[in-house]
Amino acid sequence: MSRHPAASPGLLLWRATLRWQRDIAAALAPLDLTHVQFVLLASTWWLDGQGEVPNQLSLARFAGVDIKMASQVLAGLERKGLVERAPDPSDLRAKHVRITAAGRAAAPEAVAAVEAVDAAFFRPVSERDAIALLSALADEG
Amino acid sequence: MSRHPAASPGLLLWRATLRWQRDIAAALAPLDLTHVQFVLLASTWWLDGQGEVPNQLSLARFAGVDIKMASQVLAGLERKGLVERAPDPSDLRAKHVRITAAGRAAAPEAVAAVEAVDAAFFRPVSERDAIALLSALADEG
DNA sequence: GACATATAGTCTGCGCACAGATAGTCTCTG
DNA sequence: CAGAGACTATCTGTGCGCAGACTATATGTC
Repeated sequence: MSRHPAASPGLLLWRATLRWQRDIAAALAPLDLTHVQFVLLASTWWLDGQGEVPNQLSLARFAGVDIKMASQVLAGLERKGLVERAPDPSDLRAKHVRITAAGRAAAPEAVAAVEAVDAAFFRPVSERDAIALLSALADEG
Repeated sequence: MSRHPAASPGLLLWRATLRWQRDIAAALAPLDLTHVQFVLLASTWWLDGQGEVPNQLSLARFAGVDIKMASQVLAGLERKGLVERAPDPSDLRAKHVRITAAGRAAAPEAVAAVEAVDAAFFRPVSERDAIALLSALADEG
């Protein structure tokens, strides 16, 4: 490591994400939501708009969240009254996740808050470039 | 959120970093190091090569790590015998962090492992483009 | 129908990220 | 020099990220 270590793209990626996470957390705190709670709530809300009722696993995959985290975070969202979970009658292992009226009311405001943070955060760069580069890095393989 | 939520650059940034963190963690696990342990060890090693002996706060700032994390992680590195901490005689609040012989021996291998992960991870994109874009996003303000 | 295997979800445990509080030390100012 | 305020490091607590173990249910095979 002769060059200054901060020159590594990996470190830059890491720090950029930590900064983004802090911004997102700050924007969601007044709504009493964490980032992962938001991602799962927004995903449930979006799927609901598509007429779909996922179970926890398919929702976790859709949201790109670990299934074990999803189990725990969805329990929290249920405690807050934003989603409901009920066993799938056709597969008793699975739990359907449905958005509640309160969740449907809370989601748009949270989405707007996150989109505002995203817009400000990525303002210094071209969104097209950012999406192209990050898509190539985010995909598995 | 009429468009598919995965189109957000923020989510892509988040997922890319999680994937990168998993790759880094897998590469460092055989060396019995976590990512943050590596960052602080490598930073101490690099500063040592520059003839500098930081305290915990300046090391944490250099490495871009939270000071409270640094305190805890450096205690772990000291437990592993990779660094030593001693009170600064000229400022008894501060602790000098010095790399040990074992740390000096372990650092190059860990750096090589991380650089290999970085090279593979960023292969799909131009490193120049990645650094330019991520630098703009990582900097505060 | 009985068994092996796969799947959905939960629980425990470790480490990071960060907020808030605290102890001990230093520095500045009157 | 005495007190106020700043600074270094630590501790506690919450939540994420993930690995591993476990329960309960479903499915395929004989």
